[in-house]
Amino acid sequence: MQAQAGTTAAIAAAVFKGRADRAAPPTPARPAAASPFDALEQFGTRRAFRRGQEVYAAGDPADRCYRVLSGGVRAVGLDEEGRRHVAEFFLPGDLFGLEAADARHLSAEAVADTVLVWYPRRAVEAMAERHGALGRRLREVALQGLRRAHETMFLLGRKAAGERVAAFLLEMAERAPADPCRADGARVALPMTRADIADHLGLTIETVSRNMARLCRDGTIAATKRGVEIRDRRALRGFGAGTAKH
Amino acid sequence: MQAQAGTTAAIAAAVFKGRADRAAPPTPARPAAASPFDALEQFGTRRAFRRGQEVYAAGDPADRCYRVLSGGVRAVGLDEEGRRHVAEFFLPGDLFGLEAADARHLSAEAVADTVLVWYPRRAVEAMAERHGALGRRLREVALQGLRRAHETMFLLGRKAAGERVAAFLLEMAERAPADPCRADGARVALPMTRADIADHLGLTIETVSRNMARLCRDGTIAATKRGVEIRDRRALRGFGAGTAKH
DNA sequence: CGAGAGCTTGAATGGGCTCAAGATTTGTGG
DNA sequence: CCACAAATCTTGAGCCCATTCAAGCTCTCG
Repeated sequence: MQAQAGTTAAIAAAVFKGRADRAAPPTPARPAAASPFDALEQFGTRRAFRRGQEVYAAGDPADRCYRVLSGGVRAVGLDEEGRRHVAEFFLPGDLFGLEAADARHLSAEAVADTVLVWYPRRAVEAMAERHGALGRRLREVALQGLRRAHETMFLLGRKAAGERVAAFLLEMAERAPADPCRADGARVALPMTRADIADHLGLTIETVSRNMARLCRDGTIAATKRGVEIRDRRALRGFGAGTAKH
Repeated sequence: MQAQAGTTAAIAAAVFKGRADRAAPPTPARPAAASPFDALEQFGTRRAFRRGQEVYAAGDPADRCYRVLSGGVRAVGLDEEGRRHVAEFFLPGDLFGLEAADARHLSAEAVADTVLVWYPRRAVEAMAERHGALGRRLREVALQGLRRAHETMFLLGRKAAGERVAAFLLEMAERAPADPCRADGARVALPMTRADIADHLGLTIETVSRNMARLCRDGTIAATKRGVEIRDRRALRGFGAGTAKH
């Protein structure tokens, strides 16, 4: 049912400090400096979700925000005709579910067995009002999200299929929390399905699969259990260059 | 050099109250309620830009944010290979140029002769720290931007060319400040070039042109000076349905 | 071990791109 | 105000990449 407690706690400890200070020297025992989020922790509630389980649906009241402790979440948009788009993936450490409006405009689903903490929106907003630092940090989270969205928009609007797949793998490699075991950074976990990846990249599962296969044949990556190992970062960066439109 | 002062002042007066209260009953003489932005106005500086002129470039220090008084602005991303993407258009009333980082990740250029106000970032952040309402409003602006970005991502990832063009026209019609003269809402100004539209929609200028032509032939829209007139909103909403992928 | 979901691979199709040429609009200077 | 050049926009023909359709394979887990 719930994920193994040891791992979760370890990740949570690393994560509560916020993602911004990843570059700082690690202080495993206790957090070095107070994070703007610390004040919120008293309001946090943990909850585990199974693979595929819905966290919230489009249209639901947006009265909470969430932080990923372990696993992963997809933000999904559907239209009248049943077409699907995965706007974002949220990985351990990411905060999500903040909205300007009262209702969700996307739904959120666990891509794997996942543990989240949620905070009541009223508490978050009250704390933000009192502690300028938290308000500022929340604004930063939103603006970073916007920046990432701009990059995804460029990818969707201007990059060829091969480039999209390569960019996705590189992004996942960069965002992945440093692998606890064997942290050479080359092993990238891909908890989501091909359908999720395809719907995120604006492609079909077949096209994703074909491009992954080509990368494997080239020796640029190697397939692993539920992910890939990056063998040649440089080749991956250049993959599909020239295939481009314009 | 500068835009005609009368028009600018009129728009500015309407605009300083913020976009959120468009639905409120119009009080032409003096603003009814204090907007969270009012406190900022003392720090605002006006500046006019000519068509095509750069407001800021990618990499520049992000030490200001801007509000559009008249005209329009495009947020542009370029990659190594010269491919271009227009992430957003900013229209009168829109606030833009807030960043999480210290440097611009996109550049901004006027799509027409344009008047902006800018506010020093330090002033904005200091005020946000003091006045919770402003901080909250800025967060809302960022989150609304994120929501709009998600819609654009869906468009780029999952919609066919015709649908993209139709969606763009409908969005412009909705966002356009109520036309001062002849405000039947059907006349949509398109100050940007076909290249801008194409680079926003992830298409080529030829494809944009062809779809506009088809809409004109169908009688769904009619071409005007530098824009279009929407003749059949319903048909425009359904345009390209069935052309879709999946 | 069996069933179903997820993934891979192949062949054919088509929507949007490329290349190309002409029409229209905009801007500028005489 | 007009003429000319440059920029922008439209239209046509052919091609290519990603999709579609189809079939077989491989995990997962009950």
